[in-house]
Amino acid sequence: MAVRGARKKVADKEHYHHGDLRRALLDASLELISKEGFAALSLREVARRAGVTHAAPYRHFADKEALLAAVAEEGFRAMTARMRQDMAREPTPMRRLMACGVAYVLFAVENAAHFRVMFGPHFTRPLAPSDAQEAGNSFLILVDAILEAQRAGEVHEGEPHALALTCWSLVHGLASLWVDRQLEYTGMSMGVETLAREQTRMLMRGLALTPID
Amino acid sequence: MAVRGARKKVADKEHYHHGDLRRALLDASLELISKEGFAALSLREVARRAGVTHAAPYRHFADKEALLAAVAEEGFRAMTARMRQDMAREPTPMRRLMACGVAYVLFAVENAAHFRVMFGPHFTRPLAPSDAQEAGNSFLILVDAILEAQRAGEVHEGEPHALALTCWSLVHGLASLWVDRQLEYTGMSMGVETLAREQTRMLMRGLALTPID
DNA sequence: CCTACCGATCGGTAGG
DNA sequence: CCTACCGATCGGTAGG
Repeated sequence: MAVRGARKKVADKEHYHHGDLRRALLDASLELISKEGFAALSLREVARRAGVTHAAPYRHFADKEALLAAVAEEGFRAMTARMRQDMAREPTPMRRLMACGVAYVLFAVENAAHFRVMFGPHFTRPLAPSDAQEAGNSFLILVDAILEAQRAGEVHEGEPHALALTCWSLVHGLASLWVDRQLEYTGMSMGVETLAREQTRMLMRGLALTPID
Repeated sequence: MAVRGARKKVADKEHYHHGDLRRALLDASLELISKEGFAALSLREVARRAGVTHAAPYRHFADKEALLAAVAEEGFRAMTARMRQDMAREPTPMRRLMACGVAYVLFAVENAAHFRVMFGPHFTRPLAPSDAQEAGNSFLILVDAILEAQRAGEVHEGEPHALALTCWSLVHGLASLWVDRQLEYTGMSMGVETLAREQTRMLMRGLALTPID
């Protein structure tokens, strides 16, 4: 009366502690970074929080760097998706460009641990190739938005990469200041989404009353 | 034939390893952060690099957090001085505002270790009072520059703190991206000073061809 | 995925 | 500022 392999994979896994330890380790890492800070992150503590012994993570990640690389890759993918999704709702190139920036900031604020791993000074080595690719994709979304706005005559001429980098600096700065709690000393009481919209709009419009040149 | 206290303080210090261990510990910390990254920073390693045993630093700093607070305070002071100095050379409010932003970026790039300690997510507690004050002073320089430019009719009306925060986001973002080596994946070959000048100018001028509203 | 074990480093203190 | 010492944690591996 063999069941012919039904639920075989599940049965095979029954002597494992988790159905998906890899996922549990990633989640534990994110929670640890959020709650205790980066300095508290060790493979052993991650294992502890995932409910396994400290040797178990090595089945999934060669070392701490590999675990962090996986977190970063996941972060870049999610951020890219978030930007694309928010942009898709907007009717004009300029509005899509601004939505892209706001989405960047909101992603960072809502996923601070991911954001820190993605951009923190935590890797001595360059990004893993897959991370670098995902990071590059994110930047290309921005460059494309700039190009589209230029073609529509909504953004002035200029090297698209330079314009994109300026947008990136602005939203990355706001996101970083917020995530690192630096804005608490300035007496700003606005929500971060309002700040992001306002600042993005200011970059588009400029601060000067009259042309500078 | 008593020498009446001449060089007494020097003599008293002769059984100390350093003339100024506090300074040596700060320098060792900065070098360690620059070369090995934040994760490598421990009081013991700092002591080692300063050429003393690992118990010596406790004569000057209660713990690691206190050492980092001292580094941060020094950083804020130096950054404030740098901004003031570079602004003093400029003849108009708008040019002073831009010089302030460029100085921020150049300080960060030239003092990456200080910058990381000042703004990194490394403190679980809020900044020490003296650090918070120094940080506040830096921000006030920016707010004052905005106010001055508004009074001169060079920058449009608007809440000065909000405008200042926008400027801060931009330069903080560029500085962070550069310090954390994120720009290496975008194929930008310009020097950071050129980028800072270009981006600051773009914020002043705006990217939009026509008013957005 | 676990137990058991390794060498190394760390923060911190006593006591001089 | 040093020596000597404490308990704790860490990365990593053997071996099942």
